[in-house]
Amino acid sequence: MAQTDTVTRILDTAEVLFAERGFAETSLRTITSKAKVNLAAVNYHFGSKKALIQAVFARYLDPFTERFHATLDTLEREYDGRPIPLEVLLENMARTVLEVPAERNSLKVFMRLLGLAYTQAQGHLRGYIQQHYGSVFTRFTELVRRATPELPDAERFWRLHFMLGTVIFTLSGLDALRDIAEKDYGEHVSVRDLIRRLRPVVVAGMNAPLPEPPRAVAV
Amino acid sequence: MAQTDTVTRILDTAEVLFAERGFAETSLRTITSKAKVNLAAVNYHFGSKKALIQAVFARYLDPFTERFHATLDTLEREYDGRPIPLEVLLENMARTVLEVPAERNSLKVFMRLLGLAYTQAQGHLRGYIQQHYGSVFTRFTELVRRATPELPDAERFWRLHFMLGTVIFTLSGLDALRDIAEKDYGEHVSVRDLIRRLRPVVVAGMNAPLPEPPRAVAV
DNA sequence: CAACGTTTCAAACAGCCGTTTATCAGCAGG
DNA sequence: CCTGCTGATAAACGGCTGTTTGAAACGTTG
Repeated sequence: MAQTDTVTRILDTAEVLFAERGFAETSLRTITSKAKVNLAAVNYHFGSKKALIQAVFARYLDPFTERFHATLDTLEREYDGRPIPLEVLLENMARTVLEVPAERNSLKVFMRLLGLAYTQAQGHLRGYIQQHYGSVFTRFTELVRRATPELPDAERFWRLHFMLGTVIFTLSGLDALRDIAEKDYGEHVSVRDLIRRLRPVVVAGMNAPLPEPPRAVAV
Repeated sequence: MAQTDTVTRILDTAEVLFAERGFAETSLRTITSKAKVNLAAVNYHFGSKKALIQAVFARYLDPFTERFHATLDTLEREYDGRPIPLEVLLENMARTVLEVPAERNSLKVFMRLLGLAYTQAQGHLRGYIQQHYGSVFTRFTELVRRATPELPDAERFWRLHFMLGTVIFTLSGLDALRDIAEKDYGEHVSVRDLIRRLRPVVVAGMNAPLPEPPRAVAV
């Protein structure tokens, strides 16, 4: 039991520190001292710092993908071949995203990590995530395709990433934004509040009119 | 003239490397060796690595804020007190963003840097940017407020940041996304192309219907 | 009890980091 | 001519990095 204790204590500490400062800016010494664990424990249990970073992600993404697949299974059974409306798809994804970290730690940490995975160099991480969790994303986008048949494929691809940017950027920079909002509007904003505000914006963005075709290329 | 040459050579090299790898992951030795400059030159001309980072941003943001203020002056004169439509505001901001880096380097670098400023730890940078360039942002948001009088202040605040996230996230992760898009749809995407696609999405997001009020708080 | 594999621990490793120092070249004005 | 100043340069500074080592402590199994 002692080694499990050490492993989880390292993971718990590491995910918070990574989320706060990024990967390169968080040293193993900072992690191990704050976790009250010997420095060598990380290399003993995980092998390397890279492997620790991946393990931190796996602890969030494994249960997420499992639940999300199950959710999509239920939806597909329920709609029985008919396309699932975009709002329903987004609603269920949001619910799954909210459920998973609630059991462990704050949603904020999860979102910060996702944002870092995109923006920090860490090439190994992008590869790892794509390799391990690409399938659930592919499945989701295929369902979105059936929900928005009027959109050209390329347009939908870009709009999905626009919306991904909206969500990840907002939730990962949440602390800073929340401070400003609280100061300017005296209003405390919870994550659930933010998701409530995000939904109509995302739906409207996906359903926006098509852009005018590039000039000087008209037939 | 020799020292100017050294300074600009450092800045040119640093901005590219920062954009590629982030701040912490880019060492002064990497910068100076690639720029063919002595290691001590950075500390001599800029004082510290932090100051170099700020100088890299200033070289983009100074001309941007100047031009954007001028653009807003023209618009305000043209509309003479009447609110400037949201589309016009966005259109002009996009044009200014496109103009400035075109004279120096790629827009991609500029956008990557903006994204990093938000997501990398670097507390000093956020403070520096807010202090030096907050005024133009405040002016812009005030014009947006007049363009969208029906939006509650808090809602507009959040939607502006949603859209900021969309743009910065997309353009800063552009290389990776472009690779995927090119592979999947065989279609090469220029930055101008992307901005053309972004516009209707951003407008629709800002004009989305208001979210339903939080449950169980109804009067 | 003894031998075992597993986990912890302190110490050391080589390497890179940002910054500082001291020396030297080139050029200006007295 | 020489004194001062600006900038370039090589070398060194202390400190922090991820990783490895070998020995000690542990609990389990024979």
